[in-house]
Amino acid sequence: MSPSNPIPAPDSPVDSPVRRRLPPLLRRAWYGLNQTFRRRIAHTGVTPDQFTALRTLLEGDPMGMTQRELTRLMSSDPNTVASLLERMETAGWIERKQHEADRRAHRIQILPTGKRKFTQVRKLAASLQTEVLSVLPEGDREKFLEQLTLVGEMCRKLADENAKPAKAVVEKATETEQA
Amino acid sequence: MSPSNPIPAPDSPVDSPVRRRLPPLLRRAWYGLNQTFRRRIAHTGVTPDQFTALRTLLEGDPMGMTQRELTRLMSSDPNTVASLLERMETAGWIERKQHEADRRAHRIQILPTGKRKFTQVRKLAASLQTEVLSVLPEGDREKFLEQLTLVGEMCRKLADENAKPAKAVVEKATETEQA
DNA sequence: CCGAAATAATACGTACACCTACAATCTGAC
DNA sequence: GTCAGATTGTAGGTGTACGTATTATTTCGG
Repeated sequence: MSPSNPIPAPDSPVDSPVRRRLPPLLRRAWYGLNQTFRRRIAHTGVTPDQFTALRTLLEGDPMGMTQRELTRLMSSDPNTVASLLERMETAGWIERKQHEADRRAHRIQILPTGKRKFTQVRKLAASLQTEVLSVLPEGDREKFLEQLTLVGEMCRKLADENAKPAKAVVEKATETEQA
Repeated sequence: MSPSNPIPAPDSPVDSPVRRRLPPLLRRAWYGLNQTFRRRIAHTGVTPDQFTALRTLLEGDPMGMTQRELTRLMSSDPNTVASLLERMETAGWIERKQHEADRRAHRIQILPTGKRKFTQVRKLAASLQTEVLSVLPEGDREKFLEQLTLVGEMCRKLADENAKPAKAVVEKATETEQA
């Protein structure tokens, strides 16, 4: 029906080289974006992940969120966030205080130096995003971002399903297998 | 004007929290996908990046591509690829031979063990991609991947533009500034 | 009220991303 | 032919991703 169809070999396997494949495309886009950003903000002494942390903290609870909360919002990992915050604390951008209601947890607060760093980098981040999205026709951008949201949610869902389950869940699964 | 508009505050800054922002969405999608894949293939002893390398090598020059070429195709970095290959060589999946025409370069060849590992993981990779893309309506998938391609190309382009230029380019830029 | 399970954070280890600097080699202009 | 500049790969260093294991604390069922 469409001999000049730009879609190559629609009956080939989903991982055939002639097809567009999601993982390499996501990889390229993410690393390219991150690398560009890292290079553009290198002179400020801030890394892309540190900027993400600053932005997330500033947009969250003014009392200061916990590391667990920051981990979730950054789509990151508790270990990674811990060492990230350790460097940022050493740099004097944030501080960790005892949580008043849960002695296991910390409240992370941004210090003036951290806020200044954020302000300095924010403009660069915004203009980079605008530049990148300019390759898509104006009318397509919002839908593309919506679809990317769906894809991201699905990826998170699958990641959670494939996580090592807690003990209770293990036992439950064992019971099920025995049944 | 459109109180029930699903697009929130279209006149807010591009980096406002009420907007969909490209960098966090890409981050979430990429890390989620990668983490799911890592967990699903952990029992094989292969990491996601090692799989990417194996696939790229198998789809390329049967004579064996150079590290530079692999670096480009993987959207990666020469140093990263070097240490990746070092581990894979130790594992007996690949070997590096002197390039017959360029004594600086290596030809990377896949060994039978490496090919077996690839075959073992490939099915898991393909079904994961299918699962993730299933969140988008069938008719939207190809267009989404095309747009993601455009975004990725733009990100790479900007990364290259922001790379530390070679000396000649520096001189040229200096001349231009002087003009 | 108590002990088991869940949770917040950390310690430690491996794999990657990517920077600067460097050694060996190739290429091209003269 | 020769030498400057570019290119392939490596060395060494910092920052991040994330797995397992451990500690301190909270929560919850009986």
